[in-house]
Amino acid sequence: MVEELTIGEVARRAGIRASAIRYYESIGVLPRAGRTNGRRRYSVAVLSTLAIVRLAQQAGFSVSEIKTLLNGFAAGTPPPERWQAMAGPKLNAVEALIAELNARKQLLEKTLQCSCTHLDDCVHVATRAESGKPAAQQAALCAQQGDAERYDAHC
Amino acid sequence: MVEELTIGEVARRAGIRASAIRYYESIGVLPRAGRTNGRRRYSVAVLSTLAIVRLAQQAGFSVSEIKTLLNGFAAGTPPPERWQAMAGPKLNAVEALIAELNARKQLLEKTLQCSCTHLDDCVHVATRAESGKPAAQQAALCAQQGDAERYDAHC
DNA sequence: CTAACACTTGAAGCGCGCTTTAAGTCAAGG
DNA sequence: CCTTGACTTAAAGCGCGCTTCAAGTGTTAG
Repeated sequence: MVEELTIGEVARRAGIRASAIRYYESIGVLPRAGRTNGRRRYSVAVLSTLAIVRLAQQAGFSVSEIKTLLNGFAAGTPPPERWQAMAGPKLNAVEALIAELNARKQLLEKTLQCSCTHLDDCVHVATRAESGKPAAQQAALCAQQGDAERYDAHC
Repeated sequence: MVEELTIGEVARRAGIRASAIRYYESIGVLPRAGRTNGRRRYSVAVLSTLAIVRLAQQAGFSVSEIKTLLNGFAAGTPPPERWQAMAGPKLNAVEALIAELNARKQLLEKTLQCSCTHLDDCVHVATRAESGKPAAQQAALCAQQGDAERYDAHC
């Protein structure tokens, strides 16, 4: 007799809530579980699937993408083929996000060097380091319309 | 007579929707605008404020944080003090996010090297490169319970 | 005067990834 | 038998940053 698990046991073993498991079933990430007297019954195999789900989440996939990864390919499609299809574009997206976060970081560092006297002067930094312009015109946090003295002193 | 703008003109000049301006007013990011016959009237100064809003958004601040930045300090608190208070913690958060994205990226790269025959075997990579363990046990995408031959060959 | 259009308000909607709630069923222990 | 607790379902709620809707008022051109 194969060992069967209740949803609560699966949840405890997988470290997630039972409600999440029901949610995964409802949206098709997990196949509909068999029931005994209305209660879901799982084999231990579901734990591997849930581990894949977690792995994919850590890799940045949405639940809908995870659904595709698990169930969106012709049955028997080998994992390498699935990962190639899914991870390539995701990798580009992650790299773009990292670039954006680095820009964000630089912007924050610039604000920490601000010495404007009015908030409205802090606008000049908003020109997001668009390359091609002379450095002197984009290094500053203070606006150009501020008086020259303040501009020269701080920016 | 000072030049006054309708909400539509402000929206066009600032490159945002009028609905966003109303939203900012409703949550206190912008002060309540004066009205003429019920219609909002703005001075050009609001454009600077909206530029600050956009700058802060690019820096990763939420609208509620932007509200604090603009209106949450004692009137007259100079910008440098405001930025110090707001940007420091945000910088830490951004750095943490970047670290997380780098982990995500590494995970994606690992999946691209997968040569498992069953998805359930791809779990081993989920051990998020926890340092301290022998490299051979965490380099693989394939699970340990897979047969030894496959493990040796691909992982 | 009338049509067309910008504006006003409050409230609801969206996408995401679940969680929570409500109302009920089933199982095990005493 | 009764209580306790884990389970079932469908539906609503949450947080974010607006957008969209509905129903009405104001403004302007012809």
